Amino acid sequence: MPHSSATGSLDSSQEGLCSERHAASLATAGPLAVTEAQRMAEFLNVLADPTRLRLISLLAAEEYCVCDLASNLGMTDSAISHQLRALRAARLVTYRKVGRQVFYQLHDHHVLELYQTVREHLNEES
Amino acid sequence: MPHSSATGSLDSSQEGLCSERHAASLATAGPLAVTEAQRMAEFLNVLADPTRLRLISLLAAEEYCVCDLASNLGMTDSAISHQLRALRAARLVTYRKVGRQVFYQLHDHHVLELYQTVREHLNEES
DNA sequence: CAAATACATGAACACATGCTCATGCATTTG
DNA sequence: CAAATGCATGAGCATGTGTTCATGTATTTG
Repeated sequence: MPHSSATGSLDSSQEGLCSERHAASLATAGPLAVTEAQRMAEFLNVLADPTRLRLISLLAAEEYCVCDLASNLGMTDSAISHQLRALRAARLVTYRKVGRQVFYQLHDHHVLELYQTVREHLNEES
Repeated sequence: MPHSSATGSLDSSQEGLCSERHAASLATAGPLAVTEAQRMAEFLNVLADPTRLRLISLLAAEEYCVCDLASNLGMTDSAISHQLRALRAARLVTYRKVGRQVFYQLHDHHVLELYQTVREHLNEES
């Protein structure tokens, strides 16, 4: 058996036996189950698009209607509307209708924080 | 002109005039340029895959050789090797060769932190 | 040295994705 | 009411992605 028998180290309680860790770590420790990995990937995929990231960067400052988002990004209303649909489905944005305009904004601070975290991480290294 | 003239609010220095903000915010404020959005999307795309996320979740605990990663995920060595190639290209993992085995580990704490941040965010809401 | 092992890699295929174009719907305006 | 505006949506197409399969390379073993 040439394999490094990784199963043998499952008992390793890494760094002493500290059974008191905050809830977040408890829920997010260990290998990812397939279903959770899929949900996580689905969510990240929504963020992993240049157009949607630029939309989020705009909405991070203030709310915009669709056509203003489109003109800011130099794209068609249709393209933007399609992407906003994806952002809505992922619950990353909300909207309110005013007359025939629809104003979008980030769903909550959660989205902004995650976006900024990733952006900062990329601006730090290499 | 029906548009909500978003250009008129470019001067808004949001929340009083505070010219003293930490470096991270300074570098990551304002709308994303196309090139930066692309780089950010490229990076996120590497994370946005169930297989690669599961690989990262395993490597978060300890280093693994390719075939152990494969057997843990119930996938072929080839599929895993291809995905590890992507993780290497994105500088998310490093490796060391021991005999004919290759042991992979996360590149640095940076990767682990970002991964855990996203995972926790998803476990919190809705 | 020959066979086996651990891994890497290119080609190919199925599938997903983002845009454009055409169209539809709701609201406002003349 | 009719035309125009702002936005949503489905179809279609070009492009990208993840896996399998076949093959190649380096190392170990008999």
